[in-house]
Amino acid sequence: MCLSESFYQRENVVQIARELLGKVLATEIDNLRTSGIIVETEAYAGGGDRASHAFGNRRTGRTEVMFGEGGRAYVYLCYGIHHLFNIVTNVKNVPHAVLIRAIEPLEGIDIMLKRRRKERVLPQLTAGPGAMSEALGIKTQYTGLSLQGPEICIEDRGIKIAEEDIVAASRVGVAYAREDALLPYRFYVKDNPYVSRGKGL
DNA sequence: CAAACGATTTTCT
DNA sequence: GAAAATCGTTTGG
Repeated sequence: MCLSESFYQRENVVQIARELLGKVLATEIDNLRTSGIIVETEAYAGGGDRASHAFGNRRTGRTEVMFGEGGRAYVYLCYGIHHLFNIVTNVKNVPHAVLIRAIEPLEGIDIMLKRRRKERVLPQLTAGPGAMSEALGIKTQYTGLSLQGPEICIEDRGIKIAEEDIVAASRVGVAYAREDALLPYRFYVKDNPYVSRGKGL
């Protein structure tokens, strides 16, 4: 069962990012099922956040989906190569989002290896937002899609991350965001090998 | 219409 | 550790 829209449409995007650790992100794309446990997230707090594409509540064709209701996907192309997957949160006209940066592979590992053109299961299979999206088959064409499935769905399978194993740090790759680059909006599971290597580690 | 720029990953030295 | 790969989005002329 996918997490309900009420989970996403809450006010505190940083809290949501934290709660997403331990949830299972599952996709069913090209009739292939793959999934993994979310181990790393980042919150992007909308109009007041210099690191967000929606800073200053600037609406463009690309960011429009973030101004819609929470519970949908925001997928965009980064560096011309990587498809980065975000979850839109909060209500209409509040452009909050959570970037999913890494998962620990669960189901469909053979499919993920094939999509990533890898032979063996190493952390780099799904560590990092671009790598994770490629493994799950998420592409920019899925932007705006509902997270109620079947293509993309986030489930609570009862996996609990202990409070002391949750680390808060500064976000990766947002040095241009000036003072907002230092905010502790990145969350990851301590000592998990699938957490990406970022500057803030 | 032209140009710069990334919420990154991989490869090579 | 440094640098290339690569292209849609955004901004400026």
